[in-house]
Amino acid sequence: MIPSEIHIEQYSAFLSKLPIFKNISKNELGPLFQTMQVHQYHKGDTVIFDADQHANLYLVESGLFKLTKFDQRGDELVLRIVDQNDAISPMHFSPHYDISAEFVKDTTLIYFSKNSINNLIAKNHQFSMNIIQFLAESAQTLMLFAEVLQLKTTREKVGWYLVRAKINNLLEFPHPKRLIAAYLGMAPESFSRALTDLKNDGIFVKNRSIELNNGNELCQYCDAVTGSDCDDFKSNACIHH
Amino acid sequence: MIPSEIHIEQYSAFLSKLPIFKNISKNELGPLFQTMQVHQYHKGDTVIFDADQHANLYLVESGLFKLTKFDQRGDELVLRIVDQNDAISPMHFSPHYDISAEFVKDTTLIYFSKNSINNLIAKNHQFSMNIIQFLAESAQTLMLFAEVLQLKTTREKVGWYLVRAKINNLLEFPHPKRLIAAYLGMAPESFSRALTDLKNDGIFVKNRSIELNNGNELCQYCDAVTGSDCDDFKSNACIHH
DNA sequence: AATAGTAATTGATATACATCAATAAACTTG
DNA sequence: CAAGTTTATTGATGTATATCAATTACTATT
Repeated sequence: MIPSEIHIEQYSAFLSKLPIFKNISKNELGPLFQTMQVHQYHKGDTVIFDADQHANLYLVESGLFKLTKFDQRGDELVLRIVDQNDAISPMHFSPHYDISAEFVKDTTLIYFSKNSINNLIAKNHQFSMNIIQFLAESAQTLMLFAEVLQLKTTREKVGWYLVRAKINNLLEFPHPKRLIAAYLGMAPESFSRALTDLKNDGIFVKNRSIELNNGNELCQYCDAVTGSDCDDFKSNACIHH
Repeated sequence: MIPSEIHIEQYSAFLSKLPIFKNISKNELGPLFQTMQVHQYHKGDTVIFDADQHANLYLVESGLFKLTKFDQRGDELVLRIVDQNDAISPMHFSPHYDISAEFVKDTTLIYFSKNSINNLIAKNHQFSMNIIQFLAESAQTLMLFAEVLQLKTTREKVGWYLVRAKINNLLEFPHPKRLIAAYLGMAPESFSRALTDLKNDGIFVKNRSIELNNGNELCQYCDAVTGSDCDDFKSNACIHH
Protein backbone atom coordinates (compact mmCIF):
# COMPACT_ATOMS: atom_id res chain seq x y z
CA MET A 1 0.00 0.00 0.00
CA ILE A 2 1.27 3.47 -0.87
CA PRO A 3 0.55 5.88 1.96
CA SER A 4 -0.83 9.43 1.68
CA GLU A 5 1.41 12.50 2.01
CA ILE A 6 0.32 12.97 5.61
CA HIS A 7 1.23 9.42 6.47
CA ILE A 8 4.55 9.73 4.71
CA GLU A 9 5.40 12.68 6.90
CA GLN A 10 4.32 10.89 10.06
CA TYR A 11 6.19 7.72 9.20
CA SER A 12 9.28 9.67 8.09
CA ALA A 13 9.59 11.05 11.60
CA PHE A 14 9.46 7.51 12.95
CA LEU A 15 11.93 6.13 10.42
CA SER A 16 14.56 8.82 10.79
CA LYS A 17 15.08 7.75 14.42
CA LEU A 18 15.96 4.18 13.47
CA PRO A 19 19.62 3.05 13.63
CA ILE A 20 19.60 2.09 9.97
CA PHE A 21 19.06 5.75 8.99
CA LYS A 22 21.44 7.13 11.59
CA ASN A 23 23.61 10.14 10.71
CA ILE A 24 21.89 10.78 7.40
CA SER A 25 20.34 14.20 6.76
CA LYS A 26 16.64 14.70 6.09
CA ASN A 27 17.52 15.95 2.61
CA GLU A 28 19.23 12.74 1.70
CA LEU A 29 16.50 10.55 3.15
CA GLY A 30 13.65 12.52 1.55
CA PRO A 31 13.73 10.88 -1.89
CA LEU A 32 13.91 7.40 -0.34
CA PHE A 33 11.02 8.09 2.03
CA GLN A 34 8.87 9.20 -0.90
CA THR A 35 9.03 5.60 -2.14
CA MET A 36 7.87 4.03 1.14
CA GLN A 37 5.13 1.46 1.17
CA VAL A 38 3.11 0.20 4.11
CA HIS A 39 1.46 -3.10 4.90
CA GLN A 40 -0.78 -4.13 7.78
CA TYR A 41 -0.81 -7.68 9.09
CA HIS A 42 -3.25 -9.14 11.56
CA LYS A 43 -2.74 -11.34 14.56
CA GLY A 44 -2.65 -14.94 13.39
CA ASP A 45 -1.58 -14.14 9.80
CA THR A 46 1.14 -16.26 8.28
CA VAL A 47 3.10 -15.22 5.20
CA ILE A 48 6.16 -16.58 3.48
CA PHE A 49 8.81 -13.89 3.51
CA ASP A 50 10.86 -15.10 0.59
CA ALA A 51 13.35 -13.09 -1.41
CA ASP A 52 11.30 -13.75 -4.52
CA GLN A 53 8.14 -11.92 -3.48
CA HIS A 54 9.62 -9.82 -0.69
CA ALA A 55 12.87 -8.36 -2.01
CA ASN A 56 12.44 -5.37 0.26
CA LEU A 57 13.75 -3.84 3.43
CA TYR A 58 11.11 -3.88 6.18
CA LEU A 59 10.90 -1.68 9.25
CA VAL A 60 8.51 -2.56 12.06
CA GLU A 61 6.39 0.48 12.92
CA SER A 62 4.43 -1.48 15.52
CA GLY A 63 3.46 -5.03 16.34
CA LEU A 64 5.12 -8.38 17.02
CA PHE A 65 5.88 -11.45 14.94
CA LYS A 66 8.23 -14.37 14.70
CA LEU A 67 10.43 -15.39 11.79
CA THR A 68 10.38 -19.14 11.50
CA LYS A 69 11.56 -22.05 9.41
CA PHE A 70 9.52 -25.24 9.23
CA ASP A 71 10.76 -28.68 8.28
CA GLN A 72 8.85 -31.53 6.59
CA ARG A 73 7.63 -32.83 9.95
CA GLY A 74 6.18 -29.43 10.82
CA ASP A 75 8.74 -28.75 13.55
CA GLU A 76 9.62 -25.09 13.72
CA LEU A 77 12.72 -23.05 14.42
CA VAL A 78 12.04 -19.48 15.53
CA LEU A 79 15.02 -17.60 14.14
CA ARG A 80 13.98 -14.23 15.47
CA ILE A 81 11.31 -12.52 17.47
CA VAL A 82 10.70 -9.25 15.66
CA ASP A 83 9.46 -6.20 17.49
CA GLN A 84 8.81 -2.51 17.07
CA ASN A 85 11.81 -0.65 15.54
CA ASP A 86 13.39 -3.83 14.21
CA ALA A 87 14.49 -4.23 10.60
CA ILE A 88 14.43 -7.31 8.42
CA SER A 89 15.87 -7.56 4.95
CA PRO A 90 14.78 -10.52 2.83
CA MET A 91 16.21 -8.46 -0.04
CA HIS A 92 19.58 -9.76 1.10
CA PHE A 93 18.52 -13.42 1.13
CA SER A 94 19.30 -15.81 -1.65
CA PRO A 95 16.32 -16.25 -4.01
CA HIS A 96 16.04 -19.82 -2.72
CA TYR A 97 15.88 -19.04 0.95
CA ASP A 98 12.32 -19.15 2.30
CA ILE A 99 11.30 -18.01 5.73
CA SER A 100 7.86 -17.63 7.29
CA ALA A 101 6.49 -14.79 9.37
CA GLU A 102 3.78 -15.54 11.91
CA PHE A 103 2.14 -12.46 13.36
CA VAL A 104 1.58 -12.59 17.11
CA LYS A 105 0.03 -9.10 17.27
CA ASP A 106 -1.43 -6.77 14.66
CA THR A 107 1.59 -5.35 12.90
CA THR A 108 2.39 -2.41 10.64
CA LEU A 109 5.41 -2.77 8.37
CA ILE A 110 6.94 0.06 6.38
CA TYR A 111 9.05 -1.12 3.49
CA PHE A 112 11.26 -0.06 0.60
CA SER A 113 11.99 -1.92 -2.58
CA LYS A 114 15.42 -3.36 -3.20
CA ASN A 115 15.95 -0.75 -5.92
CA SER A 116 15.15 2.18 -3.65
CA ILE A 117 17.54 0.88 -1.02
CA ASN A 118 20.31 0.15 -3.50
CA ASN A 119 19.95 3.65 -4.94
CA LEU A 120 20.63 5.18 -1.56
CA ILE A 121 23.51 2.78 -0.92
CA ALA A 122 25.07 3.97 -4.18
CA LYS A 123 24.60 7.65 -3.33
CA ASN A 124 25.26 7.73 0.37
CA HIS A 125 28.32 6.28 2.04
CA GLN A 126 26.90 6.58 5.54
CA PHE A 127 23.93 4.49 4.51
CA SER A 128 26.24 1.76 3.16
CA MET A 129 27.97 1.75 6.52
CA ASN A 130 24.62 1.49 8.32
CA ILE A 131 23.61 -1.47 6.16
CA ILE A 132 26.98 -3.11 6.79
CA GLN A 133 26.52 -2.52 10.52
CA PHE A 134 23.02 -3.97 10.38
CA LEU A 135 24.12 -7.11 8.56
CA ALA A 136 27.15 -7.59 10.81
CA GLU A 137 24.88 -7.40 13.86
CA SER A 138 22.50 -9.88 12.28
CA ALA A 139 25.32 -12.33 11.74
CA GLN A 140 26.64 -11.89 15.25
CA THR A 141 23.19 -12.30 16.79
CA LEU A 142 22.81 -15.52 14.83
CA MET A 143 26.14 -16.84 16.09
CA LEU A 144 25.13 -16.08 19.66
CA PHE A 145 21.74 -17.67 19.02
CA ALA A 146 23.32 -20.87 17.65
CA GLU A 147 25.49 -20.98 20.75
CA VAL A 148 22.47 -20.63 23.03
CA LEU A 149 20.52 -23.32 21.19
CA GLN A 150 23.39 -25.75 20.98
CA LEU A 151 25.36 -25.42 24.20
CA LYS A 152 22.95 -24.32 26.89
CA THR A 153 20.67 -26.55 28.95
CA THR A 154 16.96 -25.68 29.13
CA ARG A 155 17.49 -24.02 32.45
CA GLU A 156 20.40 -21.95 31.16
CA LYS A 157 18.40 -20.93 28.10
CA VAL A 158 15.56 -19.63 30.24
CA GLY A 159 18.00 -17.86 32.54
CA TRP A 160 19.63 -16.27 29.51
CA TYR A 161 16.27 -15.07 28.23
CA LEU A 162 15.41 -13.59 31.62
CA VAL A 163 18.71 -11.77 32.04
CA ARG A 164 18.18 -10.17 28.64
CA ALA A 165 14.72 -9.05 29.67
CA LYS A 166 16.16 -7.64 32.89
CA ILE A 167 18.96 -5.74 31.12
CA ASN A 168 16.31 -4.18 28.91
CA ASN A 169 14.70 -2.99 32.14
CA LEU A 170 11.73 -5.24 31.77
CA LEU A 171 10.52 -6.75 35.00
CA GLU A 172 7.76 -8.29 32.93
CA PHE A 173 7.78 -11.00 30.31
CA PRO A 174 7.83 -9.15 27.02
CA HIS A 175 6.44 -12.13 25.10
CA PRO A 176 3.94 -14.94 25.67
CA LYS A 177 5.57 -18.01 27.21
CA ARG A 178 4.82 -20.32 24.30
CA LEU A 179 6.63 -17.91 21.98
CA ILE A 180 9.68 -17.75 24.25
CA ALA A 181 9.75 -21.54 24.55
CA ALA A 182 9.62 -21.91 20.78
CA TYR A 183 12.36 -19.30 20.37
CA LEU A 184 14.57 -21.16 22.84
CA GLY A 185 13.93 -24.42 21.02
CA MET A 186 12.09 -26.22 23.79
CA ALA A 187 8.62 -27.53 24.57
CA PRO A 188 6.34 -25.23 26.61
CA GLU A 189 6.33 -27.92 29.32
CA SER A 190 10.12 -27.76 29.58
CA PHE A 191 9.98 -23.98 29.80
CA SER A 192 7.51 -24.21 32.64
CA ARG A 193 9.64 -26.74 34.50
CA ALA A 194 12.76 -24.61 34.01
CA LEU A 195 10.99 -21.67 35.65
CA THR A 196 10.14 -23.87 38.63
CA ASP A 197 13.79 -24.92 38.73
CA LEU A 198 15.06 -21.35 38.78
CA LYS A 199 13.36 -20.76 42.13
CA ASN A 200 16.38 -22.53 43.64
CA ASP A 201 18.49 -19.62 42.37
CA GLY A 202 16.17 -17.07 43.94
CA ILE A 203 14.40 -16.26 40.69
CA PHE A 204 10.63 -16.18 40.89
CA VAL A 205 8.20 -15.66 38.05
CA LYS A 206 4.66 -14.92 39.14
CA ASN A 207 2.33 -14.89 36.20
CA ARG A 208 4.29 -12.52 33.94
CA SER A 209 6.46 -10.59 36.38
CA ILE A 210 10.04 -11.43 37.29
CA GLU A 211 11.00 -11.17 40.98
CA LEU A 212 14.52 -11.56 42.35
CA ASN A 213 15.77 -12.05 45.92
CA ASN A 214 18.73 -9.66 45.78
CA GLY A 215 18.90 -8.60 42.15
CA ASN A 216 21.97 -10.29 40.66
CA GLU A 217 20.76 -13.89 40.57
CA LEU A 218 20.45 -13.76 36.80
CA CYS A 219 24.04 -12.63 36.15
CA GLN A 220 25.29 -16.23 35.95
CA TYR A 221 23.22 -16.65 32.78
CA CYS A 222 24.59 -13.54 31.05
CA ASP A 223 26.91 -13.45 28.04
CA ALA A 224 29.41 -10.69 27.30
CA VAL A 225 27.60 -9.25 24.29
CA THR A 226 24.32 -9.00 26.18
CA GLY A 227 26.18 -7.81 29.28
CA SER A 228 27.73 -4.86 27.48
CA ASP A 229 24.29 -3.22 27.60
CA CYS A 230 24.07 -3.64 31.35
CA ASP A 231 24.57 -0.71 33.73
CA ASP A 232 26.89 -2.83 35.89
CA PHE A 233 28.96 -4.28 33.02
CA LYS A 234 32.46 -5.18 34.24
CA SER A 235 31.76 -3.83 37.70
CA ASN A 236 32.78 -5.95 40.70
CA ALA A 237 29.39 -7.63 40.80
CA CYS A 238 29.66 -8.56 37.11
CA ILE A 239 30.82 -12.02 36.05
CA HIS A 240 32.65 -10.53 33.03
CA HIS A 241 35.62 -9.49 35.22
CA MET B 1 54.12 -10.10 9.22
CA ILE B 2 54.60 -7.69 6.36
CA PRO B 3 55.47 -9.58 3.18
CA SER B 4 58.15 -8.67 0.65
CA GLU B 5 57.34 -7.04 -2.71
CA ILE B 6 57.58 -10.37 -4.47
CA HIS B 7 55.17 -11.95 -2.08
CA ILE B 8 52.78 -9.03 -2.37
CA GLU B 9 52.64 -9.56 -6.11
CA GLN B 10 52.10 -13.27 -5.77
CA TYR B 11 49.39 -12.89 -3.12
CA SER B 12 47.73 -10.06 -5.07
CA ALA B 13 47.12 -12.45 -7.94
CA PHE B 14 45.49 -14.86 -5.51
CA LEU B 15 43.40 -12.19 -3.80
CA SER B 16 42.05 -10.56 -6.93
CA LYS B 17 40.25 -13.80 -7.81
CA LEU B 18 38.29 -13.88 -4.55
CA PRO B 19 34.57 -12.94 -4.59
CA ILE B 20 35.14 -10.15 -2.08
CA PHE B 21 37.31 -8.28 -4.62
CA LYS B 22 35.10 -9.07 -7.59
CA ASN B 23 34.61 -6.43 -10.30
CA ILE B 24 37.21 -4.08 -8.90
CA SER B 25 40.08 -3.00 -11.12
CA LYS B 26 43.73 -3.72 -10.31
CA ASN B 27 44.31 0.01 -10.01
CA GLU B 28 41.78 0.38 -7.28
CA LEU B 29 42.95 -2.70 -5.40
CA GLY B 30 46.64 -1.80 -5.61
CA PRO B 31 46.81 0.61 -2.65
CA LEU B 32 44.87 -1.80 -0.46
CA PHE B 33 47.09 -4.74 -1.39
CA GLN B 34 50.18 -2.72 -0.45
CA THR B 35 48.90 -2.84 3.14
CA MET B 36 48.50 -6.60 3.27
CA GLN B 37 49.88 -8.60 6.14
CA VAL B 38 50.44 -12.34 6.37
CA HIS B 39 50.38 -14.78 9.23
CA GLN B 40 51.21 -18.49 9.34
CA TYR B 41 49.53 -20.80 11.80
CA HIS B 42 50.48 -24.38 12.53
CA LYS B 43 48.39 -27.47 12.92
CA GLY B 44 47.17 -27.67 16.48
CA ASP B 45 47.44 -23.92 17.18
CA THR B 46 44.58 -22.27 19.01
CA VAL B 47 44.04 -18.53 19.04
CA ILE B 48 41.23 -16.32 20.21
CA PHE B 49 39.96 -14.38 17.24
CA ASP B 50 38.38 -11.51 19.07
CA ALA B 51 37.48 -8.13 17.65
CA ASP B 52 39.80 -6.52 20.17
CA GLN B 53 43.08 -8.01 18.92
CA HIS B 54 41.91 -9.09 15.49
CA ALA B 55 39.94 -6.20 14.02
CA ASN B 56 40.96 -7.26 10.54
CA LEU B 57 39.59 -8.93 7.46
CA TYR B 58 41.23 -12.32 6.90
CA LEU B 59 41.52 -14.27 3.65
CA VAL B 60 42.57 -17.91 3.72
CA GLU B 61 45.43 -18.45 1.28
CA SER B 62 45.74 -22.10 2.24
CA GLY B 63 44.96 -24.40 5.15
CA LEU B 64 42.01 -25.44 7.26
CA PHE B 65 40.65 -24.44 10.63
CA LYS B 66 37.47 -24.29 12.65
CA LEU B 67 35.84 -21.30 14.28
CA THR B 68 34.47 -22.36 17.63
CA LYS B 69 32.80 -21.12 20.76
CA PHE B 70 33.38 -22.86 24.09
CA ASP B 71 31.18 -22.75 27.15
CA GLN B 72 32.16 -23.07 30.84
CA ARG B 73 31.86 -26.85 30.69
CA GLY B 74 34.28 -26.99 27.75
CA ASP B 75 31.61 -28.08 25.28
CA GLU B 76 32.24 -26.60 21.86
CA LEU B 77 30.14 -25.26 19.03
CA VAL B 78 31.88 -25.26 15.65
CA LEU B 79 30.33 -22.24 13.95
CA ARG B 80 32.24 -22.63 10.73
CA ILE B 81 34.79 -24.80 9.01
CA VAL B 82 37.09 -22.39 7.21
CA ASP B 83 38.93 -23.39 4.09
CA GLN B 84 41.08 -22.02 1.29
CA ASN B 85 39.54 -18.91 -0.33
CA ASP B 86 37.21 -18.23 2.59
CA ALA B 87 36.99 -14.87 4.29
CA ILE B 88 36.36 -14.08 7.94
CA SER B 89 35.86 -10.65 9.41
CA PRO B 90 36.17 -10.30 13.16
CA MET B 91 36.46 -6.59 12.38
CA HIS B 92 32.68 -6.65 12.11
CA PHE B 93 32.16 -8.34 15.48
CA SER B 94 31.23 -6.49 18.60
CA PRO B 95 34.27 -5.81 20.82
CA HIS B 96 32.77 -8.26 23.34
CA TYR B 97 32.31 -11.17 21.01
CA ASP B 98 35.06 -13.76 21.40
CA ILE B 99 35.56 -16.69 19.10
CA SER B 100 38.35 -19.25 18.92
CA ALA B 101 40.18 -20.59 15.89
CA GLU B 102 41.64 -24.08 16.04
CA PHE B 103 43.93 -24.93 13.18
CA VAL B 104 43.44 -28.38 11.70
CA LYS B 105 46.14 -27.94 9.05
CA ASP B 106 49.01 -25.51 8.63
CA THR B 107 47.35 -22.31 7.47
CA THR B 108 48.38 -19.07 5.80
CA LEU B 109 46.14 -16.07 6.37
CA ILE B 110 46.42 -12.80 4.49
CA TYR B 111 44.82 -9.90 6.30
CA PHE B 112 44.01 -6.21 6.16
CA SER B 113 43.43 -3.85 9.04
CA LYS B 114 39.98 -2.45 9.67
CA ASN B 115 41.22 0.97 8.56
CA SER B 116 42.53 -0.29 5.23
CA ILE B 117 39.25 -2.02 4.52
CA ASN B 118 37.13 0.94 5.58
CA ASN B 119 39.19 3.20 3.34
CA LEU B 120 38.35 1.13 0.32
CA ILE B 121 34.70 0.90 1.35
CA ALA B 122 34.62 4.70 1.42
CA LYS B 123 36.27 5.06 -1.98
CA ASN B 124 34.80 2.20 -3.92
CA HIS B 125 31.10 1.50 -4.22
CA GLN B 126 31.60 -1.95 -5.72
CA PHE B 127 33.66 -2.97 -2.71
CA SER B 128 30.87 -1.83 -0.37
CA MET B 129 28.49 -4.01 -2.33
CA ASN B 130 30.88 -6.95 -2.08
CA ILE B 131 31.16 -6.53 1.69
CA ILE B 132 27.37 -6.29 1.94
CA GLN B 133 27.07 -9.43 -0.14
CA PHE B 134 29.61 -11.21 2.03
CA LEU B 135 27.86 -10.29 5.27
CA ALA B 136 24.44 -11.17 3.87
CA GLU B 137 25.73 -14.59 2.89
CA SER B 138 27.26 -15.05 6.32
CA ALA B 139 23.93 -14.31 7.94
CA GLN B 140 22.06 -16.62 5.63
CA THR B 141 24.55 -19.43 6.13
CA LEU B 142 24.10 -19.03 9.87
CA MET B 143 20.32 -19.24 9.58
CA LEU B 144 20.62 -22.40 7.55
CA PHE B 145 23.12 -23.75 10.06
CA ALA B 146 20.83 -23.07 13.01
CA GLU B 147 18.09 -24.87 11.13
CA VAL B 148 20.31 -27.89 10.53
CA LEU B 149 21.44 -28.03 14.17
CA GLN B 150 18.00 -27.55 15.62
CA LEU B 151 15.59 -29.40 13.34
CA LYS B 152 17.47 -32.26 11.76
CA THR B 153 18.09 -35.68 13.28
CA THR B 154 21.67 -37.01 13.41
CA ARG B 155 21.04 -39.05 10.30
CA GLU B 156 19.61 -36.08 8.41
CA LYS B 157 22.54 -33.94 9.47
CA VAL B 158 25.04 -36.42 8.09
CA GLY B 159 22.99 -36.81 4.89
CA TRP B 160 22.95 -33.04 4.54
CA TYR B 161 26.70 -32.86 4.96
CA LEU B 162 27.22 -35.58 2.35
CA VAL B 163 24.92 -33.98 -0.22
CA ARG B 164 26.89 -30.76 0.13
CA ALA B 165 30.14 -32.62 -0.46
CA LYS B 166 28.60 -34.28 -3.50
CA ILE B 167 27.31 -31.02 -5.00
CA ASN B 168 30.83 -29.65 -4.64
CA ASN B 169 31.93 -32.63 -6.74
CA LEU B 170 33.74 -34.28 -3.90
CA LEU B 171 33.43 -38.03 -3.81
CA GLU B 172 35.76 -37.87 -0.84
CA PHE B 173 35.32 -36.55 2.66
CA PRO B 174 36.81 -33.08 2.60
CA HIS B 175 37.32 -33.05 6.38
CA PRO B 176 38.27 -35.49 9.14
CA LYS B 177 35.25 -37.21 10.63
CA ARG B 178 35.71 -35.82 14.13
CA LEU B 179 35.64 -32.33 12.70
CA ILE B 180 32.46 -32.99 10.76
CA ALA B 181 30.81 -34.55 13.80
CA ALA B 182 31.71 -31.51 15.90
CA TYR B 183 30.44 -29.17 13.18
CA LEU B 184 27.14 -31.03 13.06
CA GLY B 185 26.86 -30.89 16.84
CA MET B 186 27.06 -34.58 17.56
CA ALA B 187 29.43 -37.09 19.18
CA PRO B 188 31.83 -38.91 16.83
CA GLU B 189 30.11 -42.15 17.86
CA SER B 190 26.77 -40.83 16.67
CA PHE B 191 28.34 -39.75 13.39
CA SER B 192 29.75 -43.20 12.88
CA ARG B 193 26.40 -44.85 13.63
CA ALA B 194 24.60 -42.46 11.28
CA LEU B 195 26.93 -43.52 8.46
CA THR B 196 26.06 -47.17 9.14
CA ASP B 197 22.40 -46.18 9.09
CA LEU B 198 22.68 -44.49 5.71
CA LYS B 199 23.58 -47.79 4.08
CA ASN B 200 19.83 -48.50 4.14
CA ASP B 201 19.44 -45.55 1.72
CA GLY B 202 22.11 -46.96 -0.60
CA ILE B 203 24.80 -44.59 0.66
CA PHE B 204 28.12 -46.24 1.44
CA VAL B 205 31.17 -44.61 2.94
CA LYS B 206 34.32 -46.66 2.71
CA ASN B 207 37.12 -45.07 4.65
CA ARG B 208 36.90 -41.53 3.19
CA SER B 209 35.15 -42.10 -0.14
CA ILE B 210 31.42 -41.76 -0.76
CA GLU B 211 29.77 -44.43 -2.94
CA LEU B 212 26.16 -44.34 -4.13
CA ASN B 213 23.96 -47.03 -5.66
CA ASN B 214 22.32 -44.95 -8.38
CA GLY B 215 23.50 -41.42 -7.67
CA ASN B 216 20.49 -39.52 -6.32
CA GLU B 217 20.16 -41.16 -2.90
CA LEU B 218 21.42 -38.03 -1.19
CA CYS B 219 18.84 -35.67 -2.74
CA GLN B 220 16.37 -36.25 0.09
CA TYR B 221 18.80 -34.52 2.44
CA CYS B 222 19.27 -31.44 0.26
CA ASP B 223 18.01 -27.93 0.98
CA ALA B 224 17.06 -25.35 -1.64
CA VAL B 225 19.98 -23.01 -1.03
CA THR B 226 22.51 -25.82 -1.29
CA GLY B 227 20.58 -27.33 -4.21
CA SER B 228 20.83 -24.15 -6.27
CA ASP B 229 24.49 -25.06 -6.85
CA CYS B 230 23.58 -28.50 -8.18
CA ASP B 231 23.70 -29.29 -11.90
CA ASP B 232 20.28 -30.95 -11.68
CA PHE B 233 18.60 -28.19 -9.66
CA LYS B 234 14.84 -28.15 -10.32
CA SER B 235 15.13 -30.91 -12.89
CA ASN B 236 12.64 -33.79 -12.74
CA ALA B 237 14.96 -35.80 -10.51
CA CYS B 238 15.28 -32.88 -8.07
CA ILE B 239 13.14 -32.70 -4.92
CA HIS B 240 12.87 -28.90 -5.27
CA HIS B 241 10.09 -29.22 -7.89
C1' DA C 1 -20.86 -12.44 34.54
C1' DA C 2 -20.98 -16.77 32.05
C1' DT C 3 -19.01 -19.54 28.42
C1' DA C 4 -15.75 -20.85 25.31
C1' DG C 5 -11.30 -21.03 23.97
C1' DT C 6 -6.46 -20.78 24.58
C1' DA C 7 -2.31 -21.04 27.49
C1' DA C 8 0.18 -22.91 31.31
C1' DT C 9 1.20 -26.33 34.53
C1' DT C 10 2.00 -30.97 36.46
C1' DG C 11 2.78 -35.89 36.22
C1' DA C 12 3.97 -40.32 33.71
C1' DT C 13 6.38 -42.31 29.99
C1' DA C 14 9.31 -42.74 25.86
C1' DT C 15 13.35 -41.97 23.13
C1' DA C 16 17.21 -40.04 20.72
C1' DC C 17 21.52 -39.20 21.59
C1' DA C 18 25.48 -38.69 24.86
C1' DT C 19 28.63 -40.93 27.62
C1' DC C 20 31.57 -44.63 29.05
C1' DA C 21 34.45 -48.54 27.86
C1' DA C 22 36.96 -51.56 24.88
C1' DT C 23 38.84 -52.62 20.51
C1' DA C 24 40.30 -51.82 15.86
C1' DA C 25 41.89 -49.08 12.19
C1' DA C 26 44.49 -45.37 10.37
C1' DC C 27 47.78 -41.96 10.33
C1' DT C 28 52.59 -39.97 12.17
C1' DT C 29 57.35 -39.87 13.11
C1' DG C 30 61.74 -41.37 14.21
C1' DC D 1 58.63 -49.95 8.58
C1' DA D 2 57.83 -50.45 13.37
C1' DA D 3 56.15 -48.21 17.56
C1' DG D 4 53.35 -44.88 19.21
C1' DT D 5 49.49 -41.88 18.89
C1' DT D 6 45.39 -40.37 17.27
C1' DT D 7 40.94 -41.42 15.09
C1' DA D 8 37.09 -44.46 14.23
C1' DT D 9 34.02 -48.09 15.33
C1' DT D 10 31.02 -51.06 18.12
C1' DG D 11 28.46 -52.28 22.25
C1' DA D 12 26.23 -51.26 26.89
C1' DT D 13 24.22 -47.88 29.74
C1' DG D 14 22.47 -43.33 31.32
C1' DT D 15 19.99 -38.99 31.01
C1' DA D 16 17.87 -34.74 29.49
C1' DT D 17 14.09 -33.38 27.40
C1' DA D 18 10.20 -34.46 24.20
C1' DT D 19 5.75 -36.37 24.05
C1' DC D 20 1.36 -37.76 25.81
C1' DA D 21 -2.47 -37.02 28.99
C1' DA D 22 -5.09 -34.58 32.38
C1' DT D 23 -5.94 -30.51 35.08
C1' DT D 24 -5.92 -25.74 36.14
C1' DA D 25 -5.49 -20.96 35.12
C1' DC D 26 -6.02 -17.32 32.34
C1' DT D 27 -8.28 -14.25 28.31
C1' DA D 28 -11.74 -12.80 25.35
C1' DT D 29 -16.44 -12.16 23.75
C1' DT D 30 -21.22 -11.46 23.97
